[in-house]
Amino acid sequence: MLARSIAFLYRFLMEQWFDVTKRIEASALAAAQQAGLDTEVFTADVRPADPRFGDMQVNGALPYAKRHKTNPREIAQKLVAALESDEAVAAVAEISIAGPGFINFRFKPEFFLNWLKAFSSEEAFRKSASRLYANERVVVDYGSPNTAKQMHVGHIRSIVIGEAICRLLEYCGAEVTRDNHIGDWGTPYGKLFYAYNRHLDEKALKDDPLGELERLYKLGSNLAAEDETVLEECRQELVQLQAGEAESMALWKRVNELSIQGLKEVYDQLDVTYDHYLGESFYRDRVEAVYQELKDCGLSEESKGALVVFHPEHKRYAEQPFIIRKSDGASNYATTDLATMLYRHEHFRATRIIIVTDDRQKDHFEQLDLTTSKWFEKTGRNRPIFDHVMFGKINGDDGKPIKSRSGDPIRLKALINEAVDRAYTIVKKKNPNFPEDELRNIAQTVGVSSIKYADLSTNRTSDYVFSWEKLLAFDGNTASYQLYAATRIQSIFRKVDPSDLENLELKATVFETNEEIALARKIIEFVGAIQVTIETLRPHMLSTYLYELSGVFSTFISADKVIVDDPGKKARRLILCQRTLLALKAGLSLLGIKTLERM
RNA sequence: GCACUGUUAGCUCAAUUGGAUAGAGCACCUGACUACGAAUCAGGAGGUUGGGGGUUCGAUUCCCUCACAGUGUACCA
Repeated sequence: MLARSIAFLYRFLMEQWFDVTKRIEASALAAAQQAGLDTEVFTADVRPADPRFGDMQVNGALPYAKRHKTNPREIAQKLVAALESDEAVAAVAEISIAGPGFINFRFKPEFFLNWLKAFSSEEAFRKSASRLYANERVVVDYGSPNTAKQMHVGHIRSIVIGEAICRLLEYCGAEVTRDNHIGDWGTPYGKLFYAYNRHLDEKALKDDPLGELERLYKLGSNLAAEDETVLEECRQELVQLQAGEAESMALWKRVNELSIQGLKEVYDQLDVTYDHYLGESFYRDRVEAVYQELKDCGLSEESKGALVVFHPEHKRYAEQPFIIRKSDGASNYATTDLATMLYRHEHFRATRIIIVTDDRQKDHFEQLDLTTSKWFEKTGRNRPIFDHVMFGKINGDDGKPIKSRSGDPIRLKALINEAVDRAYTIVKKKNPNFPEDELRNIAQTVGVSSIKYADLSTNRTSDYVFSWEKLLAFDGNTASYQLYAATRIQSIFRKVDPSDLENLELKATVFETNEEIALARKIIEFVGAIQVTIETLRPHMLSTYLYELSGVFSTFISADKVIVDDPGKKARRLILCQRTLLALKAGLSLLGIKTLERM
């Protein structure tokens, strides 16, 4: 009871400091006003500082002085004078000026301890973040494979990055719809059906539906390339499908069901669940409306027999058309994407639409965005914010897109299985006495996490080089390193006497060692790390933070023993352990990674 | 041709979008388990940020130019 009211008190006192960056920014702006600076121009520019100089820094004096052609150091001095008269700030931090006019804040150890006392639960951590995107309805379109084909390594990025973005948005209060815009309609079906009707291996279809469908498609494709008459029969198959001929539709439906079932097996392993699989076929009856509306708006025009949209104000898209109907009268990618934008606006009432694909589609989505904004504006619709979250390629050692030894792309399913197998070998070797079930479970988590983390730890816009070694590495900036740190913490909680965990906040004495302070400081940076990640939609920002947190924790745990005689010291170190675990678990789960009790 | 990316330690990657002495891991070299888990930690060495110019208090980041690589550029998705 007492402990609870104490916690409440701390929470009340520290509320304004949850987001340290924002709090300092507010003070800096107030100080600027007090110091008589032009607040229209002044921006605080608050960021974490190099620990050698302080905990946070305000850099705003420099650009301000530049603009006003005055001495930055003088500006900084005025700001500091005003900041020091702000009691709330002066009470928690030492303020100093360095170099040309950097203002450094070094927090007192009491401040760190109070912060950690105040924010002691997952819910408390989530609190500030959950306001960022409240009232937003976001449709995230990611994964998006073609049906009747196996997913290969190339698909991993969209799935993993997209899922992390979904989780981050949800954490920040948004209502998220996960939509898998599968490629389930179009020309490949003619060739697939041709082969299916003549060369189907029933047993193979039962054992490995996607593998067999893929084999049939390739077979059809090869046969059609060799023989004109086969090609013609493929076309006929397609015509029948597009005409909605019953037998053809039944087969299409069956292929689709098998495909989605096969895809879901992989998604299950990756812990990804979609709300919808609204593929291209879903929009096939909605494209007429798009043609009509764009014509009525005067946006589209006929060019070389096709219906296209030009954007005269754009240096490139004034000449390079956005083709919305091919000269043979058929729809294409652009058409269904426009129909999709409309549907997401009308049906999901999306305030924001995020599409996660590789960067080769950059032009397409720029044109889509331009076209949609004009179209929606002319028809009086609110335009959702649109983000094309793009990513680079996965290359082999030779700098070319990765292929397996046989020359085919590496299958995603095989990749996951191999990762889990390799993890099993290691886990078994480290822990020969763990029960078999647990070993399997740990291997599954470690293997899958390693794959995901490999993608989430690098900047999504760059290409990266694939290697089994790197993907399944268990040291350095990897999932395993962080999972290990988490298990170390939990191991301590298994060792500690339960009575030691009571009323930690009351018993804890103030931090003393460098390692304690460094860890406390790092935990508090969690808030900022989440914000930077969500603003830039770059999950590697969070990965980097979590890796650093794990590293600082490892340093702490090696230097400072937790279970010691001194009850105050023990309590404060247990608080550090608890909050580290909290931040690690929360952060990793946002990346789609589960933590383990032991490994 | 034009446009968009990119080029950072031997290798694989960072650098909070213009901030302080460019950081990690791997590999290499030294140390630390009778220890709350060594899947760890402490330390060393390794850099003209592709080349050259420019902008300014300050540049991996912005501008110009050259080189190299990748991608896109009218009916594939």
